[in-house]
Amino acid sequence: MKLKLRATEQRKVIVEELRRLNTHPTANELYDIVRSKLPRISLGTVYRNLEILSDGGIIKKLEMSGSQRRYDGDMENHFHVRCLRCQRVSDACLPELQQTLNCLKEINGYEIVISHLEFSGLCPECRGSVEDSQRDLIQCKAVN
Amino acid sequence: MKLKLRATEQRKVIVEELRRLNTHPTANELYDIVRSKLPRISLGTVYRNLEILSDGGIIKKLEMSGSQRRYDGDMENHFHVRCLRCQRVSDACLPELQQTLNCLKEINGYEIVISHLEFSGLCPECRGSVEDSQRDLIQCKAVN
DNA sequence: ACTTTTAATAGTAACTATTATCATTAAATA
DNA sequence: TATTTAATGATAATAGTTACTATTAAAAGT
Repeated sequence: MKLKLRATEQRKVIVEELRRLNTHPTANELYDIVRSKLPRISLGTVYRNLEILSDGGIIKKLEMSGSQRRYDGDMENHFHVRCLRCQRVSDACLPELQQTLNCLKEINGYEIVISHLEFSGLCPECRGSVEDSQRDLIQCKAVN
Repeated sequence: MKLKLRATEQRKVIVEELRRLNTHPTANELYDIVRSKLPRISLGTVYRNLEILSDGGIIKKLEMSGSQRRYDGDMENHFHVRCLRCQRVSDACLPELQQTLNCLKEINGYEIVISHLEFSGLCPECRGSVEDSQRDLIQCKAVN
């Protein structure tokens, strides 16, 4: 009894737009984008579908610690870097690390199912524009 | 002009209890525990102090992705493992990995400030008691 | 094609974790 | 002791997310 997902217009547009973007949008951001194609879609529908689609392995849910949930249409294995200033999320490709983590199957008696590695820092744009004083604050904030 | 924190009774008990525990409690869990010593303390005070104390580098804030915030009185460098079934959080000591991550100072033009590695899986207790069918669901849930 | 069954939708209310506000209290300093 | 400042308890507000419900649309059965 495999679950049957209907290919509704809403669902199709959500996946389509998510795949087209490389910005790892939040549910709300995606809602705004999808609304330009389907003006009557509701936020609840976006949330519901993002949940169903990620449960079904069609898209990826990114739960970055201490920040809003984001979604990714790219199912290839990769890490993410978040900018502590502008909150943008980019891809980070580090195959050796990925390999190391994949091999870690047990820690302290725990059976490891997922290892989630995330990086935060300053993106190229913010790096340039951040004052030294601000830099201290950002790093301070980050360490907590 | 260094900030001056008063050693109030509330603050002292919060740190004391957090240091005593190795369970990485949520604000609410800690609130319940602290209330047995200070029955009139308010949840807001607990939240406020946890924030101030982690800003001040006295305790650690754990923002595990997709789950409630937790706090740790142990300031030594270490990772954490979360049980996907009972949500318990334990320490994971992996010095080589820690070392590797500390060396990663730049990715894709980002200046890396923090690398946050977290593991999720099944704790020793849950490992034993989880049925195979449930195991599939847990892993499925986890992969998203 | 028509009926029945089931899934999905829009709209909205509810919920949970966390922050902010504010009048009052307590601690530190003068 | 008086004054200043920080912290508190109580509560309201917020943000992100989930749940509910009546309605609509798709699929399956006849």
